[in-house]
Amino acid sequence: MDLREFEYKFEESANKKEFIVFFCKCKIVYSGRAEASLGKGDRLVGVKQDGTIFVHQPEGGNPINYMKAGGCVEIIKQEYDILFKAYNSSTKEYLELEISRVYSFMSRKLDDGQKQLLAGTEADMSDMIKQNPVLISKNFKPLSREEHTKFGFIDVFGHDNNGTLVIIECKRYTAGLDAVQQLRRYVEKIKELRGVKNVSGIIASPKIAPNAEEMLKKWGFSWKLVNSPMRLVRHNKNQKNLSNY
Amino acid sequence: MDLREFEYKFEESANKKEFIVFFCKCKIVYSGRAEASLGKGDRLVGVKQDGTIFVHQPEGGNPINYMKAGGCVEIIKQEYDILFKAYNSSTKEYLELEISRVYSFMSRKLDDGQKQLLAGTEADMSDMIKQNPVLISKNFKPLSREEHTKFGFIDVFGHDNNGTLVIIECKRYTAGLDAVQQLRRYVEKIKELRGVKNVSGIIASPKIAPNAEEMLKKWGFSWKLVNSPMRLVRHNKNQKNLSNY
DNA sequence: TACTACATCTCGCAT
DNA sequence: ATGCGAGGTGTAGTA
Repeated sequence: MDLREFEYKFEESANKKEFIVFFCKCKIVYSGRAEASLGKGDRLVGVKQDGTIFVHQPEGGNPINYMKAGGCVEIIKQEYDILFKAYNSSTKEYLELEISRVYSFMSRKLDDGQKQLLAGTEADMSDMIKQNPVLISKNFKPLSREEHTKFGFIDVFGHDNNGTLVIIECKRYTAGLDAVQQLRRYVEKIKELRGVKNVSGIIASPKIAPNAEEMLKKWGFSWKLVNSPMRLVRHNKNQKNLSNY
Repeated sequence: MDLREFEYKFEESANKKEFIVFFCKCKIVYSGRAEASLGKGDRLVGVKQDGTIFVHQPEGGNPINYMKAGGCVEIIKQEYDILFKAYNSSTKEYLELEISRVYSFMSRKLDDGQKQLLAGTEADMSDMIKQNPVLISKNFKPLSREEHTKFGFIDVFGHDNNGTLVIIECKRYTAGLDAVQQLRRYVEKIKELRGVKNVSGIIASPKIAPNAEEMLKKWGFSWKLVNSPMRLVRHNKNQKNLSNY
């Protein structure tokens, strides 16, 4: 596509605040939270209706470059290329594309008021434990869930038969060292705030890393195998239908 | 665009392993690591040359749905819509788009062998400190950097005038509780492994959160203000040139 | 493959 | 605005 034609189309679509995407060959420089540069190659560039920008290489999951909404974009036709400049004054980020060729272009005003519904998160997991405390032990009595305190938030909080306070940290996947330290911090804080000596710390997760388990034991905590809820519901349900894959 | 025409174009482009993008109206269901659903709305759908899939809503930074490379895609023409099914058997993830309209479509084989060069990361910061230990103190003698050990990796490791071991944890931005706990873990491990009582722990970052600082002091560690390298190079350089923004 | 920690992480929530 | 933690986190590096 002729660069002048691209310039015209881009300006027109940008003025209408349409979602713009185009394939192009370009060189990229980013400066802001870090300094990045990328040599000449073919990419997909997108400019969303709110000003969000993303650049995708032909392979790989994440955009290689991006800018959050809130900046401004300017394109400048030069003799042999087009400069695409994006600048966000509040975050002091700068993205520049030196576009030498544009292969395809399309744009459209998209209308979408939907928000994604999500199930199977860590919040669902702590909810499940609160509803079914026997998943932890038959002596566990939950009191609260997702409790925000000034030093962090505790996934599930309760006590056992003897009145000993119990703090549970949930992880949807393998619990690592970070999870143990999180638990440790909460337990220490609760001990301090409530002036009690015995507080049980439990990690509830489908799995725990060996080093994490070692550290857990060292600190007198324990681990309970709990699978995260909703895993593979659709997969199992559609197993036979997808036999063609 | 007619759905039959879309079906044909998609199949053709997919067979040629081109990068495909299209605007459409669709409903989405995801099942795998969680369960997600999204009602009908306009979106941009992309299918990369390696099979990566992403779906963008007209606003917001991240794709609302995606699949990593490694799965397979199938499209099925139904009476009033098109089913777009993606399935990854290794991760047991499933993504389904019920496409009721396709507005625009484009595809192309993209050629890009470039990799991004990045500066200003945490690794660069620890490197800077190793090169300029005076950033920490005039008594600090660095020994190693980014040292991987079996219990974790230490950003900068060294000692002071008195031979006391020093462990430095770098953060490019505000250091939080997690950073303090990381440091704490390393210090404890080093004490244990080397059988020494005094090991200094230092956080090097441009900023530290109040709670984090409190915890730091409680554990006898300290904080040193160190700015991350390479920040705003382009911003400062182009400040005058970008006065038009 | 599993584990660890960084990321231009992003995002939401609570203070 | 800042702090804090989750994320369908992704990604790289190492054992």
